[in-house]
Amino acid sequence: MPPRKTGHAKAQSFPAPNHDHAACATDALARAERLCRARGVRFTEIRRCVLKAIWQSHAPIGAYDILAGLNAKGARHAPMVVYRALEFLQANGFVHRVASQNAFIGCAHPDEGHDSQFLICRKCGTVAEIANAAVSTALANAAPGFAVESRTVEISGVCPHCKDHSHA
Amino acid sequence: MPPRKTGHAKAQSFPAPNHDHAACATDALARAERLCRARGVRFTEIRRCVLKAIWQSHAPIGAYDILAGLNAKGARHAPMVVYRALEFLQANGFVHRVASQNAFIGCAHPDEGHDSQFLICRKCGTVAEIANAAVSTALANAAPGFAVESRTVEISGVCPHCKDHSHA
DNA sequence: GAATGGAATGTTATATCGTAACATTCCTCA
DNA sequence: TGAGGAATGTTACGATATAACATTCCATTC
Ligand SMILES: [Zn+2]
Ligand SMILES: [Zn+2]
Ligand SMILES: [Zn+2]
Ligand SMILES: [Zn+2]
Repeated sequence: MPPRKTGHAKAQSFPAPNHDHAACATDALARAERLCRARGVRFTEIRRCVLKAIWQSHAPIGAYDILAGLNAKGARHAPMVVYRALEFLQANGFVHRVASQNAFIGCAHPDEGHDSQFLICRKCGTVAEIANAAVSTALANAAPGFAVESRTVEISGVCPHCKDHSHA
Repeated sequence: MPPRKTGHAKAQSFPAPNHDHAACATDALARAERLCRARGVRFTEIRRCVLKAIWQSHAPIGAYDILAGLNAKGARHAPMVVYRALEFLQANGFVHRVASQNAFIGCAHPDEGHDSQFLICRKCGTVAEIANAAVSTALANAAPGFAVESRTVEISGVCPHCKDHSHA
């Protein structure tokens, strides 16, 4: 299979600035809808709007920015509305919380397991979710006697795209 | 007689519930004072008090709980006071922020590099800071092309001590 | 022992993030 | 069609963090 570079972001690669992001968002919403149907849970209008707001970009978005988007057309939703939707979306693996930024990011593979790590670009804000087996293995072996339940791995730095353009 | 476990916590081991924690705190404050002198920076009374509050235990403490401690004797410090001290203590490696809890924890080896990871016990709240070489290596290799600047690795679960006592 | 200038702290106000509690509406299914 | 649970509306509040500017402290210099 020939590598494609202009399709929607492939797992493990950092999202390029000029990729077809509309496809990312469309795909994510479609996946969520399909998975909700399969799981017998309701993908309501608010949940869809919140997920859509999160998929506006590959940068994490804060709950109150999501709220502003919800209310942009005159609605007067309260913060609870957003946090409840986020709770649902996280429980279903559609969204991850970026702890180091108190913000939220869409998940590109909500149907698989979630032993993943995040790369966060300090310059453009873009976040890439990776699932590196060596990291997972190392983490699993790092804490003998400790019963691991969840992991938060967030790596900050400069992404390849920003690095290439920083010598100007 | 069980093996003696009452010395102060050794690197890489999870702090035991009954260890001599007064020694942890005393040592941490003494180390901080010595390092500040060596670095030509001021270890002021407020900074000392904040660091002492943080070393009350091996569980992360929130900024406002630190503030309450500062103000316990009648003072009326504002939150800024605590956050400024925390900024200084973090910059000097005496304190780490636990992103997943918006709280702060003392560092047991502020004179070394800080490529470390945190184990957080869900039951007792205790946090162990470890520096696992395999994890560091795996993380370094996980993101080719990405210029890493800082890492947040926080593993939640149940510590060995709580696990041993959970069968009641 | 003043003058000075940066570091540290004091102070007020506000921004940002998150949840409790209870009322109402909506949807499903018997 | 009428429960009954899920979802949302609404009000109020709690928790975390920073901006901006005034004042004080302290080491250095003259
Ligand atoms: Zn995209
Ligand atoms: Zn970037
Ligand atoms: Zn201790
Ligand atoms: Zn424990």
